[in-house]
Amino acid sequence: MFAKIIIDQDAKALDKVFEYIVPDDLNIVVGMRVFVPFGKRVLQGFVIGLSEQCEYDKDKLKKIISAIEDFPAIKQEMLALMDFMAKKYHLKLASILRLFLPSEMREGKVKELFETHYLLNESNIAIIHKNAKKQSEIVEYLKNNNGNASSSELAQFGYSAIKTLVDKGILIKEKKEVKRRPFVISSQEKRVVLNSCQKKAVEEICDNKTYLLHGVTGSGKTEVYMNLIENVLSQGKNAIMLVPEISLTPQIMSNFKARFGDAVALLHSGLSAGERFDEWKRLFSGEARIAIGARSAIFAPIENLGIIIIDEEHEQSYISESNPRFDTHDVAEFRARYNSCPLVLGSATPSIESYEKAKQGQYQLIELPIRANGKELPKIQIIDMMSEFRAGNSGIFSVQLLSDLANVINNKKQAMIFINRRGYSSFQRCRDCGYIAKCIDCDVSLVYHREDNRLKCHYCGKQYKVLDRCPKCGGENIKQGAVGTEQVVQKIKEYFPTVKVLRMDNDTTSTKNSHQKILDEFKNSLPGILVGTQMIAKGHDFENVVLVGIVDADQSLYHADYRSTERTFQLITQVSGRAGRSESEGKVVLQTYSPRHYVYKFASNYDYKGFFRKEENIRQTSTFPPFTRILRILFSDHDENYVRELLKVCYTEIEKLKEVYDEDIIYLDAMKSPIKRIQNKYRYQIMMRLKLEKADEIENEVFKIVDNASKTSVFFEINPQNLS
DNA sequence: AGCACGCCGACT
DNA sequence: GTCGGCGTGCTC
Repeated sequence: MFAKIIIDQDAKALDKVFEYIVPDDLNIVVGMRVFVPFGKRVLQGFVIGLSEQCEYDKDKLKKIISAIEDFPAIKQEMLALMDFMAKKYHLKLASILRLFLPSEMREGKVKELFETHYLLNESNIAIIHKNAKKQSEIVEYLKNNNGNASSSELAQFGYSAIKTLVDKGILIKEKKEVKRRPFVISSQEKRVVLNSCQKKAVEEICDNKTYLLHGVTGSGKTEVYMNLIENVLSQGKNAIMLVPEISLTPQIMSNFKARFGDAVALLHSGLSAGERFDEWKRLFSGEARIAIGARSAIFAPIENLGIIIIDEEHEQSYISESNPRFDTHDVAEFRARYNSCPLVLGSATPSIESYEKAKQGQYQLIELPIRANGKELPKIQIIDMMSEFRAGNSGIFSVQLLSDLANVINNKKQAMIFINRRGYSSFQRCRDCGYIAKCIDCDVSLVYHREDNRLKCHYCGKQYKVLDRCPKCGGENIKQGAVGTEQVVQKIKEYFPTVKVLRMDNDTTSTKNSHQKILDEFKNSLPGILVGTQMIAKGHDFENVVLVGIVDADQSLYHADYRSTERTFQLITQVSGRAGRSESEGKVVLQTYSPRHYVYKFASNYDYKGFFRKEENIRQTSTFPPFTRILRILFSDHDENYVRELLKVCYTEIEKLKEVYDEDIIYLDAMKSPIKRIQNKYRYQIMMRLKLEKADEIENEVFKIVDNASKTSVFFEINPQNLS
């Protein structure tokens, strides 16, 4: 018997199938991980096929040494998925397979944890001595605990008593595997009666197709998901639900735990390596039947899927931006079709791509047009900061926002202030010569962090001393750039010294549970103000929040990115949904320097469809996705000359494609990447815009060209999110 | 990726 | 004469 094996190494040169002899004494099945001799080394590999014949020179074949686990860690479906992803994104096989396993498993660091348990042997109870008080207590304890207790539980009784019981055969010692179950604060299960829209949605979603669930903020999408999952479980099938990392809040998790108990496995970045491994194994074995997690949970080792749900489907985080690059939508689509089950994409602000597909009939659109609690959406007031400035207000808050804040404080209510950037201010700039502090390795502006008074590079994390004079012209006139969370907090404290102000952004939530601590503290602060970035925009229900301030709405508009308007619309809608969640009526104050931009008109009226039509029109006339496909080819290396040469060779070849595909290649250009260096690697890129009909075909030609020209890997990106 | 082989320059 | 530089090529 011969095995086809992928070597677990992330190198282009090894990205192919190697063949090995399966020794008779080894029980190897497809999907297993194995140790194999490779050159002079022993490496790990994945068995992706078995066969009676081999294609390679039989005499040169070596034998598989042993299996790493005694079960196939990669299931059949995942092998099919590997092929799909390799074709679609031109990724290395090993890098795809790695996505399917918890990293702890590959590195072999995590040992399964065992704890000694003691079982009660009822038949021997009679022989306990009358005077053995401790021993009776232990037996009593075990009786109350189904005759099973861990050694730590029994420690309170003292070890000698336990030992006597074991010697007498009254207790039976047993090693039991301990699952490091992630800690979740349990909450009371609250069952909500669905309204007619929700009911209709639950009934409608049942076929082997993709549904776009467009529900306004607060329309009760989560309740729909829960009912869908419940139905699926009752049919004996399993489920995957994806949420953005940022909204994997303890609130959501405990709601699902309360409803589904141990059937839920949670996969998120806050887990320790061991916890993550255990949750993976519970899913693998079928013990857990619902995987809930961020992007990577789409690879959960679940069989017999009955539904896949992607909540907040428009979120950027579903598109992996570092290699291996993939779009969760595609993977979910593949798995749903493989399992013949529904795929549900839910959002209050669907991505233009998804809504367009719904419009064209590829997805079925389901709408939840009203809030579950019947409340109106908060009113959004647009403030023109240019006219504020002309009227003499050069501060970061408008007169309106300040007076609304004062009102909130007087009424002992709460407000949220939303800022679109972390750090105190974006950059340091010399007012005399225009010099901007940049990272030595990455060629991006450094961000000033006030707390530790340092400049930081957000790409590589390197830290620098702040500038007190300009290194270029020697001037001392250094100015901070745009406004950040820290500065807003400081200003609010100046205006309202007594009010409780909390900050939530990447910097204040780096430690475990800090996220929750801030939210808990905010919950108990009346009056209170929470200042934060994106992460305050998601899924938190604070009943006392009556005001939301968006300080500089334009920040996401200024990006040179075809999706920036869409993102601004989504952001405003999302943030506004935080206000007036319960009794009190909510209000949103939106400050902008471009009040006439169409995005504000539509967003302030909660007019998604109007916005979609406008944006669709713009994308169509300017030939951008979803009406075309953008292909970005990224070359990067320490040796700048090498990258430039490689780029040149590839570009010349790709240009020749224009002879055949002149109509279909709308745009083709080569350039330095917007960030010219990251971690001292020079970055060059080729950008292409392709007509959809021939996009796959052209892409394949480009893959071939680049493969031929380069010995190292080159990265491909389809419809890239942000160019860097 | 990592390890060998191999073909050129400056030294115990 | 040899030690060691890293370019090239191979791994079933």
